[in-house]
Amino acid sequence: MGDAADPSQGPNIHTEVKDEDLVLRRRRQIVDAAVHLFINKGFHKTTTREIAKAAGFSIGTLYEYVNSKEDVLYLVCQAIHSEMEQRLKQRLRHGINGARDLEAAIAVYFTVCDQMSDHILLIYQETKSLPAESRRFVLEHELRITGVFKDLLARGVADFSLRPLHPPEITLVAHNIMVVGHMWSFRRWALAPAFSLEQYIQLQSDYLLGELT
Amino acid sequence: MGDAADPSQGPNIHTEVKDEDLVLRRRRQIVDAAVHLFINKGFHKTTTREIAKAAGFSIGTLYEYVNSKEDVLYLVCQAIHSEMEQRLKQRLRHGINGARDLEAAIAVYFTVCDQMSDHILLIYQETKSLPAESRRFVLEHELRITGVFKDLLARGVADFSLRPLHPPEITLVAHNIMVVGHMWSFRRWALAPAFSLEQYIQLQSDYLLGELT
DNA sequence: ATTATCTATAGATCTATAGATAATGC
DNA sequence: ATTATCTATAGATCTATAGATAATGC
Repeated sequence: MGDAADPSQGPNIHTEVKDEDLVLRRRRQIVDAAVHLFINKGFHKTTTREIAKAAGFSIGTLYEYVNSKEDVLYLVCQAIHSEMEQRLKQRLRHGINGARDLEAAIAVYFTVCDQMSDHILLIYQETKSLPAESRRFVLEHELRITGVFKDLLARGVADFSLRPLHPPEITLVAHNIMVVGHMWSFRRWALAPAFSLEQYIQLQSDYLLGELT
Repeated sequence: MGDAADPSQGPNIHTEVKDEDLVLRRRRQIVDAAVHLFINKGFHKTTTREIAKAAGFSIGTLYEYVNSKEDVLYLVCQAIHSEMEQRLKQRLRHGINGARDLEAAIAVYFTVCDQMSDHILLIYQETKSLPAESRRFVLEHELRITGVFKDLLARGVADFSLRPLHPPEITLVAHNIMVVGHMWSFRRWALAPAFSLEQYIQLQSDYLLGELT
């Protein structure tokens, strides 16, 4: 542990560079450059040279910090999930009414999805290009975020602000919340002409929570 | 019109081959070969040579029937949507109770999503690799399928088996149904361990329709 | 003659690395 | 001396086409 963006998770990417702080800094440069290139051109049509150039160093240097182009993709997916998780958790509140906290969390989460639409789309499109092991870690990170909603649902059930729900139902509803948020990203072409984000949050919240009280 | 798999839609792909029936046959071979390759390796990692070989002819012949690798992807997306649309419409029933017909249609649709999971995933992942014009046609086809559910919802409202719904609500619920079906495909890794298809249909139907009566 | 198919390859990339060079600290 | 960075390129593809060949029908 120690040289990935999020030290707690994921396969370590080998580097010959000794200065751990420099590794973190350079990898952040790589991620910042690659995110935009991948969003605009896709992973396969982006070249390693372009990534290096946009990050501000040469192709040779790039390969001192990653071992393959797929490593860059993994760093990017990892960074996106971390960013989403952080923005969501940062704005969670823990009041006395679980159902209200859940509703607020949904609004926060959908807003994050709105802000990070391109990034969410990227994950949907390119996760498949990851090697098996790193793909597993990316999906696990997705589950960890889903867990936030599971916890909120369980709290609502515990304080009777939601009706009783079996564990499988909690799982399903948590996934539904996640996907309805993502949907705002990947169906934007169909939804944005008809709804503002605020309308979308309002309506979908009603549908999602209506059955749970 | 005349030389695409679905003559009613989409940009015509140029060919020098005169025999229209042969064109249709060869393109079907191309699609059948490419679907499996794209599912297993992804669009970018599949070579045109592999497609030609799997279709049973040479690379030169392949390019008599398409002008680019992207043309193959377009034919594949088009074929997948046509297949889904056909399987769905074939099994729709038109009874006296709109709400019941809708519920039955959802069950049919989710079953089709289950059968065609890999194909749905492919569309989510590779639509972005299409040139702008053909991508537009693919998204329009998606909307045409969504329209099936809009119509069913409108009928349920008209015969009072559903509560009154504003047009935007009908649009949103139709998209929700589509996405919850797709979700069974692209979140299979998380859902299939917890639910059978039958359980999934049952629970999601309840959530989707519970708010509409 | 016309139509369909095949072989061979031009031309253009792209990833990853080896070996040289510059910068830093003893 | 050690560490980080750069330049130059090996080696491996891959798409799309040109020109040759085979098959079909007059």
